[in-house]
Amino acid sequence: MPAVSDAEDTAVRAKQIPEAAVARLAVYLRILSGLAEQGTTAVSSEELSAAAGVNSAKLRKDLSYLGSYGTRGVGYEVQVLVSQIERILGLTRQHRVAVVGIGNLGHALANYGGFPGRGFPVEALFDLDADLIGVPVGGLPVSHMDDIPRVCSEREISVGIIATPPTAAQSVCDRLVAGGVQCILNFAPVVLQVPAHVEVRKVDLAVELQILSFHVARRADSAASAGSAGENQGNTGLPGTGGSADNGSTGGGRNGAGTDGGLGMVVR
Amino acid sequence: MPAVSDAEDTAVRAKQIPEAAVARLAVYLRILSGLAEQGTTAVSSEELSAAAGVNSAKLRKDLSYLGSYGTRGVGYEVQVLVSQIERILGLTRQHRVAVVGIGNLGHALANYGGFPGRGFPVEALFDLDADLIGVPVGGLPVSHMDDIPRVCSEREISVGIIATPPTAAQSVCDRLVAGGVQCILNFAPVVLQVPAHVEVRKVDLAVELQILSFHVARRADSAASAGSAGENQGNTGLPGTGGSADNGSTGGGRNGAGTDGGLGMVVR
DNA sequence: GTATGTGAATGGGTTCACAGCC
DNA sequence: GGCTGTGAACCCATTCACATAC
Repeated sequence: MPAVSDAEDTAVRAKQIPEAAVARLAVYLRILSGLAEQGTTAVSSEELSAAAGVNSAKLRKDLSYLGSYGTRGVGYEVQVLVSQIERILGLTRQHRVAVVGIGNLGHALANYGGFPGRGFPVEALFDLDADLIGVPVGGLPVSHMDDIPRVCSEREISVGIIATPPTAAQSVCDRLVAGGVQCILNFAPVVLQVPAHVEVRKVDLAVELQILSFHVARRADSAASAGSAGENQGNTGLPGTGGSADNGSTGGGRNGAGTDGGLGMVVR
Repeated sequence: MPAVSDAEDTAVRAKQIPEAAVARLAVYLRILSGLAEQGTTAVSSEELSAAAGVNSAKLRKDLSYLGSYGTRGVGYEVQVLVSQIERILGLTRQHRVAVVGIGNLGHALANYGGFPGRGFPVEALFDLDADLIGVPVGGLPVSHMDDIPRVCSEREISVGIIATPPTAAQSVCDRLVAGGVQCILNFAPVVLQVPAHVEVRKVDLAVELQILSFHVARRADSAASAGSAGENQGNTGLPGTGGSADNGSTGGGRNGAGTDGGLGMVVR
């Protein structure tokens, strides 16, 4: 194999890793961190996969995207995998976070006080509510939404978390983008429009609940119609892909009235 | 087509709907609800798909799993689709919800005060912290975790939301199952072990952030190594499958010290 | 003419099973 | 002997393109 620079190597590999595998690598990373903390220095694919709730073949394939860091007949060194996954996931650099919408959810996120460990420190909070501006939440004073572009660019925020009602989400998003934010985690039930260089992920509680509802209904229905019906075998461990979705909820928060975090739900 | 009972029909169709489509149906439902609210009575696949951020072929295929409820040359009736999606997702019955772990996140969920609209009323709250027991949060008094099985079965809870630190999650899960809960939404970064008849979905903030980090890193790397490099085109609208994952975080909440909702994060 | 519904083709991801290496 | 790494087979999901119905 020809020599390649570290950056090139990372780039080439990273481009080929399937989306689904990336999500799982993050899972493995957490388990590995736990193992490292309790002094374990080596694992087999069997052990790791069991802890992650996937089968061992999938785990090995996932790890192979990083390169060949295992030892055949032996297993993997925990520390090596941790480093390699961190490298691929881009966790070697800091990602400063801003939370917008200091309502129910936003408050929880802000209070969490900068995500523990190295990685994603919360460095800015925003809301519309005049009563909240300047008030420290989780040790950080809340700024006004109008200042999003300036503050984000000043503090070099790269990640924005949107926890506003759906109606405000797009405008907040635009301001985050104007402030130079590169990725957005969106809790509002809206499909955001962003330029190509910005990455968005959506988390939607309502959809999660509705998916659960579907599975229960499916079971109930098949039991009802078939009389006995075949039981589907135990869950695969990994609930797998979390859905993503959309709503059109009423705001009606309580905690931080003004720009409360949606957690949007609506049925009907 | 031969006549089939409604229950049978729902069961048969439901069994064949791909997992990915279910998640999107929930998205469509929210958009349709919004349209209905503002008085729109009809939509085309083109319009709906645009709003949902998917292409129209996919939308039509998704809707076809429900049956044929559109009119060729015309489009769909909003109200019809709403009813059909609600039927398939099992939203015609109530799903009473319990929230366990009244910390940062749990507080937010509880305070949300029963998810608005028909569907998922929050009917029970649990925590370990003696200072919280009996205290009303979002209008509902907090019960002790030891009472989970009794209270859940008394109140006919069918959905449990776990917002505890990772260490407590499995034991909470076991108690929810003992209380007859059928589905669990898990915010703790742990892979839960459950019997075959219980459905679990996981939401993991840490993993979401790490996936975002990966995409940014990938872009930065390819730009660095290639000099120019090809830009990947604009996001597809739907961020798609939310990942799910795992960590090994420290508890260290602040709000409801005892059994705070993890929002687990750990890097190293 | 227009927009739905759907078989057929394509592509991505998972599983299998075994070759390769300790 | 044991465990990793990976091509090949398989399966699910998306996309295409057109027949079908209004």
